[in-house]
Amino acid sequence: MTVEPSPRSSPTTRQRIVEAASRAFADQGFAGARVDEIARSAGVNKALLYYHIGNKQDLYTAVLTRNFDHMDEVLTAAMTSEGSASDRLRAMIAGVSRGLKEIPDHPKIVLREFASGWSNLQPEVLERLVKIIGMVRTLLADGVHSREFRATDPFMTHLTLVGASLILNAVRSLDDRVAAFAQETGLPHDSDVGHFLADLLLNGITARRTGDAS
Amino acid sequence: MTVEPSPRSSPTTRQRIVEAASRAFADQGFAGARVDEIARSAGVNKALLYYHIGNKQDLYTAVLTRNFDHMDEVLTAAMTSEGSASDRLRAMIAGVSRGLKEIPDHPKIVLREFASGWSNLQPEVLERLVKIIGMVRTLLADGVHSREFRATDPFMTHLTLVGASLILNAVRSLDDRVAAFAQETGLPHDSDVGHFLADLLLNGITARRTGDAS
DNA sequence: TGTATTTTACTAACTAGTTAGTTTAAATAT
DNA sequence: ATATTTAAACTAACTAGTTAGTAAAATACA
Repeated sequence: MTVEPSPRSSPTTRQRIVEAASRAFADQGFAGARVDEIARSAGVNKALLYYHIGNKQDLYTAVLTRNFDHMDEVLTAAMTSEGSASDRLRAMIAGVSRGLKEIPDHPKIVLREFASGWSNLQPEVLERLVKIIGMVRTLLADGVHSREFRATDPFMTHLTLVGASLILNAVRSLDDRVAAFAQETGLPHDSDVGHFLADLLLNGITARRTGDAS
Repeated sequence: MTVEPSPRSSPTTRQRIVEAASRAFADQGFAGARVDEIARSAGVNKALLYYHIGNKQDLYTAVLTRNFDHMDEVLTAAMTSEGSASDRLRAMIAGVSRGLKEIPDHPKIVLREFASGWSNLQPEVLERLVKIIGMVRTLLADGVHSREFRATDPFMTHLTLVGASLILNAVRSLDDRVAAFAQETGLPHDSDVGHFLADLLLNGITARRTGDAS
């Protein structure tokens, strides 16, 4: 009767729910997202959502962990690639851009998290955040050590990169709307966001002048 | 809904309401903010809030226009100051940092707006946005014309500056919390955010190498 | 083997609480 | 007198979470 055989608690159902939730949380925020609507757009009964996941907060955590895991994969790949620190930073920025393009909900959700001060940070999410922050810090330190980068504040540098990436990639999904009030401007599309940012940031971070950015 | 809001009335009351609303919208978002709570924390009766302003959406628009007006003042001052394009850009970044420090709600609200795609953009707000975008674009064009800046995409450059400023200044109000999981890092404080960003961005944008950041 | 029982996946309907916005009736300034 | 302000009750719609039950698959067990 059922087309798909469900081995251990059909994974597709849970996945569909989390995916629908991701979209809803990105577009409406935690408070604005409606559980009924998430269930509806996932094509499942609301009670089933509670059966599989728990409450709204758990659903939100599930979305965040899924999305951060995806970013982690991309970043780890860039981090462990061959090349100089500059090369790897370039790969990382390109990876972020590609990763955010694959989960267009992620930048929006993270922007909202920055707005609300990460006030409901579950351990699962915190763990992933710490790992990512550590990777970026290590990469920056590598670059400073090899004299490729200036010794900028690593956390602020990271935040600058994050902020720019998030905004540029969040805006990317607004193409038409933004075009209305920024007419002739070529909008950030596909990979040129990564290109642009890597170029700007690397230029800003590269050791060349004695100007200090404490 | 039938009678237009009274023209002058007592300014302090309206101000107190808008201020309380700004804090609420920043911390909870539009959907999460509670009108009862806004009225309570403004020290006025809820009916008075509706008497003075209108509905929740009108209240939100009032907050945005007030905050953007403040940023506009700061930016205009920097824009019309004496000096090279680099000097003025530096003044602008410092101004943004100072302005956002004076209205700590603003970066949070704007971050949320980027997340929701500015989907409820009232004309009053749009008008102010367009003016600010125009100013930054003009300044960047000036710098390119005087050979101080490379010819980067003005909109993406603006978004990078905005994104970095918003995140860095939004995080500033989280000092304690962030310090917990980013221990030894000196957190962005006061004016060093402006300093840091100006240095990084100016280094990134300054004409020096033939690398193109289209 | 075939039958009983537990587990998993799922549903329609409901509940208890919340929230934006209104109304009424009165008090206080100006 | 007119504009401003309060208090409190009210409602209509909405919303997170629950309940009680069904159908089928997995497992036990005879």
